[in-house]
Amino acid sequence: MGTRKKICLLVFGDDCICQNLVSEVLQHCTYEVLHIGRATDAMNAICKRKDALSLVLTNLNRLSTKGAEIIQVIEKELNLRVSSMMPREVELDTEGKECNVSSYLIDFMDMNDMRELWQSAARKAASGVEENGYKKSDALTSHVETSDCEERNQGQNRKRKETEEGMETSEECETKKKPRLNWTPDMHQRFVEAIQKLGYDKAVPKKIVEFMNEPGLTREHVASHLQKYRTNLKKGQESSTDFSYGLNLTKESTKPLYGSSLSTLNCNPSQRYSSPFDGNSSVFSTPSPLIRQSYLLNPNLLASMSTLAVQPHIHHDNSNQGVLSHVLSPKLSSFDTMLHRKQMNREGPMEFQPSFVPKMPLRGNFTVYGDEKRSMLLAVPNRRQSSHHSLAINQPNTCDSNFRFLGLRVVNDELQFGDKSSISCTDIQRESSSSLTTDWVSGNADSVSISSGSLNPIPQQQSSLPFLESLVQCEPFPDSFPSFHSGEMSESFISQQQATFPPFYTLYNENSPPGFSAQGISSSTSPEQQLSVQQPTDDSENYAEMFLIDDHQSVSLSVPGNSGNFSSTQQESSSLEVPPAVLEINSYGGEEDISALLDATDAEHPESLWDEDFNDLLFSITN
DNA sequence: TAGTGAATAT
DNA sequence: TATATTCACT
Repeated sequence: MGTRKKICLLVFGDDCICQNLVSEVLQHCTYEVLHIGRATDAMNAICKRKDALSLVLTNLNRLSTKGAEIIQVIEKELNLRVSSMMPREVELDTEGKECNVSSYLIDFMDMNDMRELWQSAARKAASGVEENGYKKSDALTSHVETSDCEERNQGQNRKRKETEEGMETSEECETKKKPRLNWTPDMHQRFVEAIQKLGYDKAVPKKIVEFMNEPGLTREHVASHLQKYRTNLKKGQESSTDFSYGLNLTKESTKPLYGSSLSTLNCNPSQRYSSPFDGNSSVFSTPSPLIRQSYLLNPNLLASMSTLAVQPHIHHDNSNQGVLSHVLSPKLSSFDTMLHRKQMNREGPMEFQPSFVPKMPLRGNFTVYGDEKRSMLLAVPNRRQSSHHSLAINQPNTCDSNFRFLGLRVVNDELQFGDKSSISCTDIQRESSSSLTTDWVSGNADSVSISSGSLNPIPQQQSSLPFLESLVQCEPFPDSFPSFHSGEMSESFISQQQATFPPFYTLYNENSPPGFSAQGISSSTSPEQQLSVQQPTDDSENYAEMFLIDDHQSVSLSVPGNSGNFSSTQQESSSLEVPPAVLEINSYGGEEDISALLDATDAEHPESLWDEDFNDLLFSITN
């Protein structure tokens, strides 16, 4: 019967690898999985889809106090069964006992356990209430009793092959009907890697299958996935023709971004605002999806990221500091999750996030410069000044210090990242004298008081960034891509970082698909042309965004390009209303989680346990 | 046999 | 609607 309601199992935890494993196993058993990352996200999802859930699966032993509380709420107030996934040899910790979970200790990779779990969930649901005119219990019981393949076959292929009617024995359905394959993020990543390795033109299903070496994965699976992949690619190229300044922003992706005012963090969970890894928010539309993929999925990058991994700190108190640490610490997990979500949900070529992911001392003062070309420059005082945290909002950094610069720009068909240390502010002043007028913001990461911008000279022009040194081409990252070490933001660390980070990255990929068209800013554009700001249309609100990570938090900096007409000679432009720059905390509790949450719940206005977390975070940072 | 586009199913 | 499967054709 087509009206049969599936049991949903919800998996959450802070370990994305674990999640993927469990999800895979569950789905292999044809269970519907609501795959959620954080506990708070899960909470919101549970509230939204409570009726559809029969059981909640979690890896409790990895959760913090917050997670334990949430589990209590799930069990007691929502009356849902919670099972804890952990290897049998692991004993429940104190939190687990307090939580009083349903104590399902399972090896979460074991298929038999999954089947057991399924039946347990069915039994639980069987005692449920009547709903929509049919008894849940009936449906669920029969669900269990019905073979999976029979379930899958219902109503399937009736039009295609009438000859198959009456042949639905169980053996036949085993052999004839493939279980629907779920492309996990990991699988897709390897799929993309295969394409990159083989080359776009040479990547055919058979070779991809061989490359991926995935048990059970057939050529047909890959062919299908490849078809979708190519279709998306094509769509992306078609839609990327309409953009200005090398940008391609959609209305819905950008609008919410400007809805919030800057003096506070953009932290309204009901807003689907942009993120470096949110496919809805392309900042720079770069030419090649492969570039994007390479960048996001580059093993070297991931390898280097992995050295940033900090073990989640489990805090057993409820103080703000505890929450803060919990929220901020599991960096890699969060970032990794972002990547996976990115691949899974946004594998199309439409978007590229020019996210510069250096590890950098965010604890110091910094100034963000942006221009209408969506270039972005971050000036960080060198360590001589790094202990100085007294810069006033809206005031540029003092000019007797040296700065380190991080920046990004789109030049022709390339997205470029820049990094340069040891330039004095004097140089900036000199160079900026004839330069762009633009928005700027300054702030102090410790206080998170990124201010609304006023118009100030930007030290750079789009077409030339003299403070950034020679280009280093790589494909897409050099083998020598540095591995940063986790640690405190000590002077020695900063020094080490400056010593090891290559001065400049240019991303390119020779496997770029045909039809690849140059996009971005023409270097022949005169400064005047560059300065003739276009009134943004509904579809072209632009901003630059840079994604930064350090040991304690990841931060996305967004600098809207402009919303008014002004030029370098328009000094009175300070009276213009300048769109705010936005600082987003992208760690646990950050917007990528909300994005995922929104995706998962289809909620327009998710309730927010998350809110709580984020407020705690804000409080902790700002006090 | 493999690759691909399109129809169909979920 | 998005995505996976299946089919038909080359």
